[in-house]
Parts: sequence; structure tokens; C-alpha cells
Amino acid sequence: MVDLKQNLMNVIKQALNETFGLIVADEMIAIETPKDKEHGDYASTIALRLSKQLKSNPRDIAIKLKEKLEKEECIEKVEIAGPGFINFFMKKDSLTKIIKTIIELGDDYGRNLSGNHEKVMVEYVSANPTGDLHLGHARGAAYGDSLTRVLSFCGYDVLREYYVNDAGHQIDVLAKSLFLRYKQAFNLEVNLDEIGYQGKDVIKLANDIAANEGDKYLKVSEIEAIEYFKNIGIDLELDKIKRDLDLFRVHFDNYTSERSLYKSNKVKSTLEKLENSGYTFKNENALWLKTTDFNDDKDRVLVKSDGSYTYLLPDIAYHADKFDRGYNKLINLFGADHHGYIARLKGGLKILGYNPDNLEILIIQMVRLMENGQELKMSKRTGNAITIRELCEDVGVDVARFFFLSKTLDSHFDFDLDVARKSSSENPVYYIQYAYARMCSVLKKNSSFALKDVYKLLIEEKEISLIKSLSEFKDLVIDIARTKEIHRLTSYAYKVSNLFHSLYNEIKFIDEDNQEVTAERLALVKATSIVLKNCLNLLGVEVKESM
RNA sequence: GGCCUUGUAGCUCAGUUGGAUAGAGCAACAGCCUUCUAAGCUGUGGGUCAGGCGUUCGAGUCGCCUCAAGGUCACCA
Repeated sequence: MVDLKQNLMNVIKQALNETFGLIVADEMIAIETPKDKEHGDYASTIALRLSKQLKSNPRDIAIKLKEKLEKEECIEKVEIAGPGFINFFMKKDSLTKIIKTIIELGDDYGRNLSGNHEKVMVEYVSANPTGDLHLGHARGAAYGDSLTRVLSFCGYDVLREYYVNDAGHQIDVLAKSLFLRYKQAFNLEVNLDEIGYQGKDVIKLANDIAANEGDKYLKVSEIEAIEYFKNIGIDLELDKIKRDLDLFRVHFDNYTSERSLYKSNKVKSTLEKLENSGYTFKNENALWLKTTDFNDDKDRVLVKSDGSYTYLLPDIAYHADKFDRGYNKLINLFGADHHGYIARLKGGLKILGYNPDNLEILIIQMVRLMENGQELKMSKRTGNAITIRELCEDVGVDVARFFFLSKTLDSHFDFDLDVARKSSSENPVYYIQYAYARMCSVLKKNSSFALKDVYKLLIEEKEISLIKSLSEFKDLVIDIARTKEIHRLTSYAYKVSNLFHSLYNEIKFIDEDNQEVTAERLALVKATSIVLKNCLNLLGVEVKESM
């Protein structure tokens, strides 16, 4: 079926064509849902927008259109208001058509093909395997995961990618730290200043290794030992990260390691291509890339004077490789502390002949954990930065995910632990899950809902509001895939829950004396539960049938 | 100083490609359970949308300036 909004759009287009001989795009017509119900079920500002082009008063334009628009079957009446708004009042039963659609589609309601099977690679988290995931990673993990769910729901062919920085200096620091802690496990004296990673997690890993492997790495050469600790360190840290991500319900399709880019010669061949481009130059024995030609504020070093590579070079190689793997649409989530990196990365890609506009970089602003109105910087238990695992154990996965997703990426995020810990109305997650549980409870009591094209008995104002909200879900999802504004899903889930709770308190769904009304109302409950579940599923928040 | 982000009710935040009288939650106050889960509902009060100028039929939304907060400016990753 064609949805109501699209149908209205078509009707307006036809009226414009017949009246003024104009052909306009959908975006121009801009069907809105007015906040005030006095302004109808839907409204269009098309008359205002065309005023200049038609050199005519917008009210006059609207009046000319009105007559044709009113002939449309699903429209009850059309009103011209204010400077030239066209307000549509729909026939009640045409609004209720969506209920059958929702129930029939079930889990697939809202699913669409706006992505047109386009291949898109989304890279997020990508934390170095040198320690635990902290709250900044958690925001990125929740966001990236939800975004990929939305994109996939909208018919994009999505790859979830994690980049493992396992070749740089920080891995050497990890290996050395592990080695020294390993020595300590055998009561050998070490210079504590040489331990780059002082955290207790490293001590634990070293002790585990000592317990499993014994003292055999005290007997080999230091080079051999460090090589071992490098490999085992990466493996163990990455395992830990994967376990924490699993707890957080975040799963990747692919892990690409930096070392693999070296092994496959991607880094070297990228360097050669850059050198051949004419955009490199030598200065004080280092090789520089002239990124200032591409909006960067200074040129960047590719190869240091000691012959080793900077992080930039393998990263350019990595992103070139992403394009080479057949993805023309790349999305990266970067922490706000990396924003300065964008220009040089895109510059490098441009030099290599890729279109940097196909790489969309979303910046995640910082997260602060708040308790009793004060920033909580360190875990009281471990003394380190607070990890995803600790947060999940404290407030639960659902709450953590929902909170992270409830604000725009652009906002600096204060995560309020006090609210997150409450299992009450102050906490929106419980409010929403409770709404869902109530729906299930009603349907458990009586599941004989009616499945019909129109529901003529759903005439309460609150019933109509709820139905209209349910019909917005698909457009919302499509819009979010475009704008990446995931937080709008949390607002939507709240709004639907709110409308339902309100309705629940106003009417009885089950009326033993009126089977007909009961059957129609139960259909609305069923449809609402489907939409809410689909919405929460995109957020990665679980529904509960009872609470 | 350059660049990125933010500034909306006492607090935390929404605000649909610029639209009609700026909205929620919390906090405050007053009500609602013999009834499908009160983890809920209903009502009241609360605003110089940081400030200024501009763009236009119309600006919280777009542009410029000022102020304030966070981030960032390595041959680190």
C-alpha cells in the first residue's frame, strides 16, 4: 500500500500540475505533521514556498489548490490557515489503515530499501589492544552498532569493521610492560619506571601468562621474549575487548589488523604511490606529505628521520584498502580528540585518487560520568578509567546503551549514574520497557485482536494520536539512515510509550460487554507493541514481556 | 592564536530539509488504584532560545561578530 503521506504528496503534485502547470519535487512539498491538532493531521507549506516563483499571494495559491485537493478520497477537509498553510484533515478510518500493515509485516514493519543495497563500511570503536574499553569507546560502540542496525534495516549492505592498531609504538610499550610484570611474577627486580602501562590489568595478564607458561621466557633472549609478549599481549587484550563488546551486544563482521597491512605490502605500495604523486618532500631526513594543499593546517610526516613510519601512513593505506575492497561509502566514528586528523587523512586519499567525500567521518564528543553532581574520573575499585564492563555491571546493558544513544553525537555527554541506576519513572528505559510489558500483559489476557482494513471504532483522540505516531516509524527510520541522528529513535520510543501509557489510563482495552471494540483496540495494542519492539531492536535495547 | 563541538525552563535534554502559541523528563505543588501491571496517569507553575547584527513572507534552526564551556593543534597512536 502507498502510505498516506506519499499519497498526499502525489495528490498535491497533481493539483500543482493541473492548476499551474508546475512539476515539483517531493522535498519541495514538505508534508509536515503539525504540533497543534487544530492545524489538521498533515500540513504543507507548498503555497508559501511557491509564492515567489508564481509571483502570487500564498493564500491565493492555496485557495486555488484547495478545491482539487478536497476531491481526494481519504481527505475529510482542507483548510487554508495563517499566511498560506494548507492543512489536511484526514478521514479517521483512512488513518487506521496502518494497523493492518503493521500487524501483517511484524518484525519487518519499517524495514525498507531506501539504501538500495549500497555497500557501506562502518568503522567504529577501533580501540588499541593495549587496555580496557572505557566510556568514550562505549558511546562509539553503542552508536556505531545502532547505526549499522538502522542502515541494514534500510537496505544498505553493511560491513561492521574494527581496525586493530597492533603495529605501532604502543604495542612495544605493552610488550615491554608485560615482560617486566612477568619478571616480577618470579620475584625478579625490575625498574618500575620502564613500565609504560602501569594498570592492574597488565599485572593480571602477566600473572596469567606466568601461571600458564612457567618461566620459559626468562630463559630465551630478550628480543625473543619481547616478540612473544607482543603477540600474546595483542591476543589477550583483543580477546578481552571482544568479550566486553559481546557483553555490550556489539559485534563486528571484520577485524583488520595494522600488521596485516604491512604483511600484504599495502603500506609500502601506498608509500610508493604517494611518492610518485609529487606531493611528498624530504626535510631534515624525514619524508613529508604536502597535506596543506588539501585544507590541512600543516604538512605531515610519513616517514620519520629514523626510518620508521608515522601512524598516518598505514592509516592512509588502510582507508585506500577499504575503497579497494569495493566499498564506495565509508563511515568512520572518531572521538573528538581525533578531529584534527580528518584533513590529513582525506588529503592523503585525495592524492591517491580516491574521492574523500565518500568517507564520512562522524565525531563523537566526550563523555563524562557524573555521580552526585560531580565528575567521576576513576573507578573506585580499580583506580583506572571506568570500563564498559564496570558500567554494564553497574547500570545494566539496556540502560547504558539507551543513555548513550539518547543525545546527539554533537553534544558533550554527561552520563548521570544516579538516574541510570534508578529503576523508576525517572529512568526512561524502565518507562519504555514497562509500556511494552503492559501491552504484552493485555494481549496475554485476551489475544483476539481484529485484523481488518479499517478500524471504525477507534475514535478516541488518544487512539488517533497513537495511530499517527505508529505510522511515522518508517519515515523516521529512513530519515535517520540519511542524517545519522540515532537519538531520534530514543525520543520516538519514549513518545510511543507515553501515548500508550496515557491511553492505558484513559480507556479499557478489554471490554467484556463489547467484543467489537475490544477486538479493534487489541489490534492497536498489538500494532503498538510491534512498532516499539522494532524501534528498541534498532537501539539494541531488549524488550521484556513482563516486569 | 588556528580548527572542531556546545550554549534552549532550577537540573538533564528534545525541537522533523527555516513554519503557526518553543516542548518532554526530573525537581516543586495538587489530584487519580475494588477495574487489562501505580515502574503508570491527570493538572498547575516555570523561558531575554548566551548576547548583538543580518538574510526573508517567516529564524531556536541559516550567515557574520562578541562572550562563555569542552576538545585539539608531535618525526604519539
